[in-house]
Amino acid sequence: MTQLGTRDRIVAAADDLFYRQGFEATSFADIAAAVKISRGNFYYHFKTKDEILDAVIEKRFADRETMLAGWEVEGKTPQDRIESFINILIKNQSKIMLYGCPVGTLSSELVKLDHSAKEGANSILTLFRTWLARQFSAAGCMELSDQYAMHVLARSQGVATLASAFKDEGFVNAEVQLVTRWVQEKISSHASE
Amino acid sequence: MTQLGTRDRIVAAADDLFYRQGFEATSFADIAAAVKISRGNFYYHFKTKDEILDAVIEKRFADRETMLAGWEVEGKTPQDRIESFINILIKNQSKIMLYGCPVGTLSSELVKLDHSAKEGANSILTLFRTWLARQFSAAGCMELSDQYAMHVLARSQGVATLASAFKDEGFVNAEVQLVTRWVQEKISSHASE
DNA sequence: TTTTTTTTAGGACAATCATCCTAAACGACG
DNA sequence: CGTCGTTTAGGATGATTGTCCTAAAAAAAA
Repeated sequence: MTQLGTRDRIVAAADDLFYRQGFEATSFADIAAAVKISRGNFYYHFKTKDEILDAVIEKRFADRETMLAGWEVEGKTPQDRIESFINILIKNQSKIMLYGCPVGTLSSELVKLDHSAKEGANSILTLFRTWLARQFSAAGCMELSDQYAMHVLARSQGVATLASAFKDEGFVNAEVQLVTRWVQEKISSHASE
Repeated sequence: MTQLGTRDRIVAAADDLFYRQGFEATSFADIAAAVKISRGNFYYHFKTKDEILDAVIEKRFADRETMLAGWEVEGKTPQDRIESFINILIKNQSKIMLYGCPVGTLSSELVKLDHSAKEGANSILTLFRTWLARQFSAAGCMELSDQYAMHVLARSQGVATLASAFKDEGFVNAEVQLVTRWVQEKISSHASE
């Protein structure tokens, strides 16, 4: 049971708050209060708000990387792995219905703020994109792999957006099933060629 | 050539700034500067920032209503009308690649801020949803109409989100074509029953 | 122990925010 | 012309923001 360092606790709290409230709407004081440390201590670890954002993005990137790597181990077929990805929408359903997709909403926000960290946020989407494309590629989808990856990513983002707006559980379940079936069709059609 | 009133000019400027920068990131001063009036004059027309937001949402709602009504006139078949909807992604492509979908991003932001106006923002999405469902219904899709409407809406939102992140024109065009084809298939399959 | 480095606390700072106020300018109408 | 309601300008306010500083506490090294 290793005690988490102060820096890590700050990043974890910021990660959570940026997700639930957004980056712009979260203040130094908010994070400090969540971690229960003084603003001064805060400044010792992070000189600017942008530095925290960078750290949060790094953490999110690393978290997703290990998540994807895990599926690469447990998922036997590329199709299984892609389905694991789609099923995030089910696994995190309650949170997504409250705050949307952490990756997509942060990316949207930073694009609007024209923030220098927007490329970093987008890199997580790119991580998903290339990972999905690799799975489709392994499933024999050839030069269409990247297009399929973008398609799955887009539909996931769309479902997350409407889930947070309408908070309709049935809708999320139905769409997940549709995307899953779409993937099955594409992969099997490529296999039969 | 009627001179637009000050109030309308404020709402128009706020509409634009909320879209490009987001609601939270846009200040009274920003809007006042865009309209070239003093903050005092501003306060004469709107007592709080929330009042401007309400006005902007009302305007956006009305704008979309007339847009949909226009398609109802010029579009001969329900399918034509639904395609008009999907083609917003093409028509506003350059703006969407810069700032995403005005309706979806505002909704996402207000949900995170847990802002009292979030229901108003969502009502624009509901406007789209019911309009699309009505078209599917007219095309004979019966009890599946609402589900289809949500599907088209979700995919449009997803495309807009990824468009602003990746700024890939080809991706938008390809996805628009896919959604259009999906609509065609669904409608024709229902017509043949 | 003493010394040195790392970590923490909390106040001070200027800037910016939404909001509010007063008074001047304007326009319609007598 | 003068009067009155509408519209405008711009300063004042108090709260909050991100940032910075200094000094005390804690930990590590000597």
